[in-house]
Amino acid sequence: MPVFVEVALPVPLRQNFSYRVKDEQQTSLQIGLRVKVPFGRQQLVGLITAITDSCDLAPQQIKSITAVLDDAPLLPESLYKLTLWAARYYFTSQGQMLSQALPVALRKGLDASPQSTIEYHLTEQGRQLDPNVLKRAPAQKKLFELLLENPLTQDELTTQALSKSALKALQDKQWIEQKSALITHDLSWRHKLQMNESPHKLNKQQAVAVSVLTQQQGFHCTLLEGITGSGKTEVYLTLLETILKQGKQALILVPEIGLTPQTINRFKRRFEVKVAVIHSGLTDNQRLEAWRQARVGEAAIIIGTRSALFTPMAFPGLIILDEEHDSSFKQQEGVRYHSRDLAVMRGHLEDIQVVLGSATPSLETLQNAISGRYHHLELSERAGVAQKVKQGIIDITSQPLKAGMSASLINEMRMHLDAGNQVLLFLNRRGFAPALLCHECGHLHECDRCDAFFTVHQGLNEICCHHCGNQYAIPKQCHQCGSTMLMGHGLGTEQLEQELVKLFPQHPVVRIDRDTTRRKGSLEQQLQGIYMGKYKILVGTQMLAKGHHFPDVTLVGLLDVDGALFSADFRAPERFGQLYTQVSGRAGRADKPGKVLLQTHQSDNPILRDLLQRGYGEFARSQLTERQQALLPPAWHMVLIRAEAHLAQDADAFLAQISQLIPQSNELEVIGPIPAPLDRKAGKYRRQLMLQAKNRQQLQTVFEQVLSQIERLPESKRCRWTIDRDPQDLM
DNA sequence: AGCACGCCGACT
DNA sequence: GTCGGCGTGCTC
Repeated sequence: MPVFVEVALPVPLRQNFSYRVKDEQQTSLQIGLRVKVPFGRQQLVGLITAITDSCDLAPQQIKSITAVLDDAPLLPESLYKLTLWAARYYFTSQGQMLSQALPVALRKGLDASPQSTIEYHLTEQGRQLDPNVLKRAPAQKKLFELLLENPLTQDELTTQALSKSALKALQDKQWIEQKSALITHDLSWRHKLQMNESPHKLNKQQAVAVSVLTQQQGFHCTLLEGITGSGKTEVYLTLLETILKQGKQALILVPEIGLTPQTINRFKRRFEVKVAVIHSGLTDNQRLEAWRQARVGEAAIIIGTRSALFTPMAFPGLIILDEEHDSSFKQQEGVRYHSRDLAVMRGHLEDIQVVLGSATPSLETLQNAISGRYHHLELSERAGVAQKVKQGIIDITSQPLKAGMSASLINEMRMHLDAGNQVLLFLNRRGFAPALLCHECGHLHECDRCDAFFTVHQGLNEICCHHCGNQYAIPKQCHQCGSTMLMGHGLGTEQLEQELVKLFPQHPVVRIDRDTTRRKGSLEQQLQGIYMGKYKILVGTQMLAKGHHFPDVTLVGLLDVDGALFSADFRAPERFGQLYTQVSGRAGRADKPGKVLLQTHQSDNPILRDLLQRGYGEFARSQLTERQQALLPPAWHMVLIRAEAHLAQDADAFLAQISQLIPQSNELEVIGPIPAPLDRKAGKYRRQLMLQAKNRQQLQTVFEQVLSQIERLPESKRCRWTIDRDPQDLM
């Protein structure tokens, strides 16, 4: 009897592909195995999604599998189901979602569960040697000394980042040799958990939170709303202890910026267990090794960013998502999945607890907490005795400004600096000036590929387009009238830094933005300088707001509140509320009260007043009401279709066709096609169509039905288009 | 997404 | 005369 398989392949075609299976390959076929198959002129790795004994295609169209790569399914059933669920939810192909969920090494076909590995031993000759002969080769010496104690496996070499060339050098001298070794898994932590440090004493709120969390069985989702400094991490650690003692693993997801050595060490220090850390700096092999350790249960704790969500666990026990409001949990290219939403689904499928932690919960999570779908625990006491932050609004309407700073801000800065404290200024625009202006004819120099002005970078002597990367030397003459009277228009961090150096020559300034932190390690170096008190004035973009705590900063100034709060995006107020709350939580400490100053032209703006007077919690609740009235998420559900084309009308025509296909009602609205906020980017016109639906299921069904028709539209080939479910922003 | 085929401009 | 630009079409 002929056997066929359906294979999910990493191609953007929303379908799977059928292959024939040769007799000798049939022995242990299962759903979830990887196979290598011919596809067009290439060989691809895909996953079996079905096994059948017949196939509708003409026999000559069907090719045979090249090889079966696994003998057991790669993913536990729960994760396999999660991935297929996500493929449907995000309207993408199963193959694309599955390949996103796997480490790159596995996508390329590497062995997922090797039985043996290479182990390195000292040779007889090597054992006789005094390590000091290697004192001029430190990398070799380090490796040699490790080998004196124990043989090392290939994986240990990769995870500990030991030098490959040192290894080779020692091999060449015939001091070490390779042997084949069976891989064993040390799961002893499951039976006897060793603690390296004793838990801290919990305050009353923390204790209540822990006792609620540890009493829950099976799937539960909990929002842990804890203000900055309220000790969320200690709650995580205590809960973790209970989970680990049950012999179960925990997955901890953190924002990109939050995966710092300090965070990792906090988890490593407490328990004597293996912690797998998955971050963007790992090589493909290191990533695969971490994945394996989690899958077999050797790693008790897995910490990682967004994509670590898909790490399999042999003994799943808990998922924690810290700083759940952080937008880096949403993937912004390829399949645009949201790790927070998928984490909740994963918890459901694995029947384990999910904890979402934040000082400033997203409106999505807050709504679920209010409606009772999630438990809601609050930590409102600061662990120390920190005083409440003072806040002030500076109305800068018709005030003279010096590099964007009002006289009252400068005065306040002087007071804090004279007291020996640090001052932090936020301005979310890098570069010297956001535009180049001709003083004679008023011409603003615009990028030739985008609908955007060039940013002036004085240090680089360049004008750059921040949207497409276009850059030129700063022109000497105006492109329109030839005048040489060109000047920067508006304010960026580079200029602010320059002005501050002039204004406060005795107080060293540091600027932290994407331009000053491009080199690897320079951010760490600058942060170190801040902690050491080397810098007194800190200037930065959003980068500086997330995750870092500066105990000596007593004054925080937000220079461009209007730009942050009133941008075109519907999430702008929410984001601003989060930013503001996070920075105020970081200003000052026990013995030094902090102060936050906001510069705005709209000092009586109700949103701003609401936030300052009633705090994030109440502010967020009124934002929820506004979203409801505007039929926006999380009250309603949204799908955004973006299309770009060299000719605007190609994109428009395509989206207009889609709009025609969708049955609109008062529970399903279609808005557009409208130009994207940046109409033309990198030479292409960008248009978008918004679908807003009251009911999630209805949106799913309707759009699923329409999708196949959309793909068949002739207009669909005339532009590049993508689907973004639950978009983070409308850019 | 790749990868090939195919038809028009500046180069050894 | 070629090398190579990216438009269009196909992949079980």
